[in-house]
Amino acid sequence: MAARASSKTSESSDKVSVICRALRRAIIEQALEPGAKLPEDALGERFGVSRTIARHALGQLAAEGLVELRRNRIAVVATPSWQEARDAFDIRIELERLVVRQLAGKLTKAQIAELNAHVDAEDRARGGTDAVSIRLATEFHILLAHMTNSPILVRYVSEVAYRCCLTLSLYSRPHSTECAINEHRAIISALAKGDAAKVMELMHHHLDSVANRALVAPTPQRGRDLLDILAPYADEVTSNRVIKLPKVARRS
Amino acid sequence: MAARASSKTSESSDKVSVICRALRRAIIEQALEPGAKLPEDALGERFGVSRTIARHALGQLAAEGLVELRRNRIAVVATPSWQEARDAFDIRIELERLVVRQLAGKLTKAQIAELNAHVDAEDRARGGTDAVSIRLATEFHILLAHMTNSPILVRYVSEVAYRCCLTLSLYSRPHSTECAINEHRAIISALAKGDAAKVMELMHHHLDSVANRALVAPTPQRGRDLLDILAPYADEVTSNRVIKLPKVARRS
DNA sequence: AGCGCTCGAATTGCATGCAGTTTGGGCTCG
DNA sequence: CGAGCCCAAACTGCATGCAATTCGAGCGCT
Repeated sequence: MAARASSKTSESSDKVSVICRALRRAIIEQALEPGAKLPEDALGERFGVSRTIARHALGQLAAEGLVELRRNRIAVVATPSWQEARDAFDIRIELERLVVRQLAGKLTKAQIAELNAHVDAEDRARGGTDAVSIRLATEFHILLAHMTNSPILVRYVSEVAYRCCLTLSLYSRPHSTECAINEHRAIISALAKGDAAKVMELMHHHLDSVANRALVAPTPQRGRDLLDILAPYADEVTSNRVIKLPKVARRS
Repeated sequence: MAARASSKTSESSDKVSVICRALRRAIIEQALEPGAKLPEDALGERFGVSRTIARHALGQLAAEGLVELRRNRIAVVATPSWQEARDAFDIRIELERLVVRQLAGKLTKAQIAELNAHVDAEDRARGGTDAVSIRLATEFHILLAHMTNSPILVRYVSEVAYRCCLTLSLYSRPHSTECAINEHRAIISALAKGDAAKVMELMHHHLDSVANRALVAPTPQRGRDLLDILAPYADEVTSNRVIKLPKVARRS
């Protein structure tokens, strides 16, 4: 059976969910960079809701690991450490191996067509911005997860994939999406053939190479976040004023 | 290296988190059964906070899958379907294999002692209620996850383990905790020996057998939640009044 | 008795208000 | 010229109030 009983995902259409979706998308498209401030009333104003709702949305996103919430402090887009990025990818590999294991040989023709259509879209977007390519690539993986019809698996794969997106914007060098697209195609065809072992191996290699291509080595020896992030800029500072970090989203 | 940099878990000490912890515990100890109602103001009153806070807490727990939230409807403790229970265990197996893979041979003597102490506690609790045994067993797995020092892994393992707890209270027959305890000990010793493949196999088998022991077959053919849940009680009803389902936490 | 309807009580969705904390710009002083 | 202090503005933590929706007990009808 390729399809179990359909089940709607938890996120319906109340205002909180709408804001969550909007912010999530803004984050993974890097419109909001890691560290960007997210004041409750600015969000509320922007989305036409009260602070209560914005706050609630931030709480949800914090639960997903996309924003960081510290008591009495303004919320910011999460800034995962390099180690957390690696951890996220490790988890992601296991989860997605599970996805393709469940899916191998179980896909309907329609589902395979849907997957191919998605990769076609990725192909067409190759000319566009990096952000869109990354989003589409991520959505391919989430689409796969959906096809398992396991809401829990969908949730976890989505979450960890978004997290990985976030880290890519932190640690990646401008990377070519070419091979990723080819690997997506290979995965689809192996899924269609029903070779579970092969497709698990493909997925493993795919994610591993994305991680390795993207996550450049852990910077000499990370002492603690801010200090060594700023280290490369230290020499500039000696002969110059400290550069003020860019802020985000002031009200009009 | 057995220990990475320590990192505090996200859940600090604001009122929302306190309520979350309390409810989580109540749920996994089956003080709150699946389906139990969780009205916002009852919770608020019980914990001495406003509805706003109770509501926020419910949102967090919903994100973890422990409660179900439907628009304009009273929140209830989640009632996972049998299929969701299986899915949760499948995911859990993969995640915890990852945990022990990372841990094999990397544990300090102190950590091993801590694990053994925990299992001793499980042992001592064998006389107590099922609920406590289940909680302790779950906490053993979470303790393992903590030792990876990967906050993300901790979060996912905890979540999915709690979920599994929840399903156990739905679908399990009264089970013996004996073998589980022995299996925990076996896992510890394999971890200490550093045999990654062995300990992954042990963990896999452990969780699989817990799932199989606990999750009794999917009841003939599940049509929809309520109907077949009530099926076994149907005969009582014919000759008797309908038994009112227990409600939760009325105000004093 | 069983079934459907109606209306008040219970409950949620959301905005607003107030108090306490953090932030950062300017002023003073070394 | 730079370091430290101070205070107002910005922001969060939380409670409360009001409108909209759901729930369920009772009533009437069959």
